[in-house]
Amino acid sequence: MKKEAEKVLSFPRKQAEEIQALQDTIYVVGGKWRLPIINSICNGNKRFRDIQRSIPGITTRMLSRELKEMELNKLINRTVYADTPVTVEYTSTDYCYSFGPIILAMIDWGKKHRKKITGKD
Amino acid sequence: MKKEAEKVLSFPRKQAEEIQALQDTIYVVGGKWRLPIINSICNGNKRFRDIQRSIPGITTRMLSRELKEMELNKLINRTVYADTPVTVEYTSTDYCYSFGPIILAMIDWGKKHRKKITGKD
DNA sequence: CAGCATCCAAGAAGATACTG
DNA sequence: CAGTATCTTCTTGGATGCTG
Repeated sequence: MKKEAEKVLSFPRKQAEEIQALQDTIYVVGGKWRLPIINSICNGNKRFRDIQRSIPGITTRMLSRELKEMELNKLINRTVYADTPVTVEYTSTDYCYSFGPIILAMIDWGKKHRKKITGKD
Repeated sequence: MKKEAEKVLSFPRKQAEEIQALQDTIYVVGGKWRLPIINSICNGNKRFRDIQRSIPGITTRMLSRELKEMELNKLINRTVYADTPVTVEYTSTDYCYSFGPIILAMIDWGKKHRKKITGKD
């Protein structure tokens, strides 16, 4: 197990390029909220309140701010339906799904971590 | 994944659990420097200066602070050799390697992203 | 419901200088 | 080499109230 991880993490010659790639990614998904929001929308949540309810602790201010920037960066689509009252839907773009592997790896780590510190499943 | 709308709207336990796991992980690896440092040490860098040189932009202050906290959290081992001058070595624990999949997923994303925006490999 | 505006606190991070 | 110490700036994020 350790040997495996050690192996995959050890390519000295490409180290600089990989550190760069890692730092780029951290820059893009940085902050507490970006990945949980992506995860929520990719999971099918479309409405502002639904997304907010699905992410413990997030305020309307932060959610609003992140959604706006994510729309600018083409991570999500925002569609307004002129009903009464107005409804808005957020949906993921293909680009948004590219974060899937990162999110899954992090969910996996988090579950194992919790199991480890609580001692149960 | 979202075959039943009511499931999405009612937030099944599984989804809540996954968001929780994701937020836990973000909390642990949060910040700009934690993952690059883990990556550097897992890649075999042991000395303070070597680690610093391998991570563009990090200051001695931030590196020092992170290393201290990572040692407290058993992510790394710190060994002092009483030579003249004194040398210090940081090495990864097994726990540290558990971040491997996350780091690899992020490196992969970063490489593809760079390829995409620069248009070349 | 879907946000925006405002004010403010706390922490992360940077610059720089210095020590054993 | 391996850090500490200070000072300052910047960013994140929280609280709250308000609007169409």
